[in-house]
Amino acid sequence: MTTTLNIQAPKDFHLARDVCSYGYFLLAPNHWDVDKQHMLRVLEFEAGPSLCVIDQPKDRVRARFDRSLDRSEQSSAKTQITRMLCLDTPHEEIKAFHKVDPRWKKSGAGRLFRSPTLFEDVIKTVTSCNVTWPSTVNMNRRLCEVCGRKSPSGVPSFPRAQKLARTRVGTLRGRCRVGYRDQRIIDLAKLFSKGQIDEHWLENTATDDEVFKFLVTLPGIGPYAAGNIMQLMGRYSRLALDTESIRHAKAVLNMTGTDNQLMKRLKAHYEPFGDHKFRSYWFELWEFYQSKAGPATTWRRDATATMFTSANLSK
DNA sequence: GGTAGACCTGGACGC
DNA sequence: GCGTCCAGGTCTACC
Repeated sequence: MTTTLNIQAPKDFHLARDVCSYGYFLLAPNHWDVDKQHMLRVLEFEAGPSLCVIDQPKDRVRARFDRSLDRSEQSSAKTQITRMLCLDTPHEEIKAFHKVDPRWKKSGAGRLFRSPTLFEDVIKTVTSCNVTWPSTVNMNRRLCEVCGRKSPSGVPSFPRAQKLARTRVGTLRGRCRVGYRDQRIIDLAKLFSKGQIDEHWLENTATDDEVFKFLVTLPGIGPYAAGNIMQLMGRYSRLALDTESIRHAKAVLNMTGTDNQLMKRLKAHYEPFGDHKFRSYWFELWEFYQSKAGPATTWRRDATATMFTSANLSK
């Protein structure tokens, strides 16, 4: 027996566009099937993981699982899929974004793909710091292979916080190749698994400033990572500036100056977009990537591992 | 508050 | 095939 769930989607939701909108859709255990234009990934539940295939027949999102889910698992699955696909972002919010930045009105872009849990987004962000994209791809693949649980179909999940909290530093460094991030990942996993991260406060009630100040106190999280985690929470009022931003400033925005000057100019440049500034910044960057590599809906995970190297992007 | 150097991995490049 | 260089954000020590 298997389970199929149907989730009502906002009228402006488009699966291919909204999944292939942020780099994490290329990181394990996410898998975008280019030929079938649907998404596969394993979701985690207390009783064990399950592989699901997500597609969009007409106005609903459909998720088909490789085993039967009980009532509470079905509820959890809906919550996880809603977070991943930003199905709870109302049409009005996307319209407000297009009002301040009409460049994306025609394509309808506005939602940014993310993970089913905040924990996975935090760890994925740590694996994206101080490395080139191919290493981030490898780290996430190995984390799933080494520390994930296998679904009935034999596909591994993203490891749960409880599991990573118990994993040895040597395993993370030696087998998952996360380098010096080993202890930081374990410390973060302990904070999540012990309930010391107030996710409701972070995602709903705290101000943006409060969230940022809290995030930079976490191990392995600096200003860039905090800004990125904030956008993954649906808080787009801050930029997550890194060396990619510097390249973008020079190559696309034709800015000049030292790195520090460029950072200041980038902040000033996106200030008019207010609470949507990360979206405006990101879709500019995403458009540039697609001009180099074709539509994101045609990107295959393994090929993009070498596509997005600084050497290739600066060509 | 600002800055320099260490932390690791893997791609690029020269031989 | 091997060795070297370099990119990448965070953290710590130091001024």
